[in-house]
Order: sequence, then C-alpha cells, then structure tokens
Amino acid sequence: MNKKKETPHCDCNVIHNDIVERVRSEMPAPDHLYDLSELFKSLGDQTRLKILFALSMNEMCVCDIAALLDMSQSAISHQLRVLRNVRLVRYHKVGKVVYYTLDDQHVNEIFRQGLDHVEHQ
Amino acid sequence: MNKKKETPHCDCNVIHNDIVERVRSEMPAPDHLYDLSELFKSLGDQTRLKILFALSMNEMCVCDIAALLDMSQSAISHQLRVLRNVRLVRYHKVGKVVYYTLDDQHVNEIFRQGLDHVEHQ
DNA sequence: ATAATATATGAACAAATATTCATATATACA
DNA sequence: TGTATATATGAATATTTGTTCATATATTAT
Repeated sequence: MNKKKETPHCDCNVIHNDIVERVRSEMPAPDHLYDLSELFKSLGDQTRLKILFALSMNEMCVCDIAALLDMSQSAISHQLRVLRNVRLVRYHKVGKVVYYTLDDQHVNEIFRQGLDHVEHQ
Repeated sequence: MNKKKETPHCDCNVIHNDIVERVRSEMPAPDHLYDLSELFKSLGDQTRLKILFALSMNEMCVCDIAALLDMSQSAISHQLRVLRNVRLVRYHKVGKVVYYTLDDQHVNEIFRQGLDHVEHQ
C-alpha cells in the first residue's frame, strides 16, 4: 500500500517524480528564500506601501509621514524600522529631524510591476 | 489587516506641509493599495515563494508540490487558494488531478526584481 | 544645568495568518 | 453500487504582526 515513506508529511502519492526532483535541485537557497519573503512581507502592508509611495515622491521626515497618514509617530517609527531592516529605505539626520528616502531603484520597479498586476485583471 | 481608527493620532508637528499635501493628493486609491498589499502579502511567505518558484519551472499537481516541499496536502491546498485569490496561479483539472500553473508573466518579473534586491547588498 | 522637541524602542494587546486535523467533494475504477 | 484517490475546506490552534502606551535617547534652545 505505502510506496515511499521518506517524506513524513506528504500524505499523497507523488505523481511526477522526475519533475519534483528537477525542481528540488534548482530550488533557491534557504537564505535567499528567507530574504525574499522578508522583502515581500515588508511590502505586504498598506501603511508601509503608503510610506514607500510617499518617499518615492519626496524625502520626508517621520513627522511628515505621521501627519500624512494620520497615524502616531510611534507607529510610523516602528514601520520605518521594518523598511530599514529590508533596506528599502535609508535616512539621514539633520539636527533632531530624521529624513527618510528610498534606498534603491528596485523599489519603484517592484512597485510598478505589482500595480501592473493588480490593474491588469 | 490594517485597522482604521477615527481619532487623529499624529502627535507631532508637521514640518513640511507643502510636501505632505502634494503627496496626499497623489496617493493611490485605497482599492489599489489594498490589492497591492494583498499581492505582496501573498509573496511574503516562504512556502508560497517555493510554490511559485516550482511552478515557474513546471506546471505541477497538488500532490507533486506537497511531496516537493515535504508538507501536507492540506497545507499546500490552503496556500494554493491564497495564490489563486490574488491570481498568481491558475489550475486545470485532468480527472482527479489538479494542475497548477503561474497565471501571468508579472510573477516572474516581480520575482526577479526581488532577487536583484536581496542579492545586491 | 533644564525644558522642549523629534525619533526610537520594549512590552502588551488585538488582529491576522499558517498549519493541523477532521471531514467534504469529486473523480475513477472494480 | 461500492472503494480508493486527489483535492478542498471549516474549525481550532499556535505563531506572527501592527498598533498603542509608556518611556528612552538624542538634539536644540534657553
């Protein structure tokens, strides 16, 4: 009855073993998959999307962003940290004020591709 | 997901009101922001990224994917529904077997941009 | 020095999410 | 008709995540 039990979780029979093995051998490294999922995760929130859109128009300080989105300074600061962690934004200080900018061009590209997708259906 | 409260939360002074107003007037429609965040959210999970990578190589049935990722058929099926909901994948049935494929080209493009970003640091 | 302001952060809480488990549906075959 | 197989799905649970609250840090002005 049981063909192969090498995979404890899969409770169905493998239909196309050749394809499965070929895909398995090409699967991106766990590190890359992790980084990529963290990147997309950071884009998967409306607040952060709004922040990124804002920064694509102008550099802005934390206070500007909080006012724009009508949210607390703390909430914005927490979200900016998320965006810093995946290097989507960077900042520079001028006195007490911290100005945020987009970190690289990929952001705009990814953004545009995403909009293409959601608008094209 | 994102909760909207009525109370004004910004507890700091607006520094650059002109910029804030200009950005506010250009902010994408809530519908688009919602769809876009749902799209990226669906990409922000390692299991789903693996599924999408697999499907970028070959169409695969649910059973294949479960075997490939060493996960239960149920877990894969739930994740495929998420991917269907944002139209990243589609399927066709052959008898009992359901084959999944990528739904459009944007996926590969977004994928590539994302990898560019995480690899370029 | 003190006060005021801009931002960051840890802890707590509520909401969202991924997986498991049990079960339902659909198809094929004897 | 039955049984077996492939997939889907609702409910429950455990983990993750976004925001709030209180407070800390850093900078400027007095």
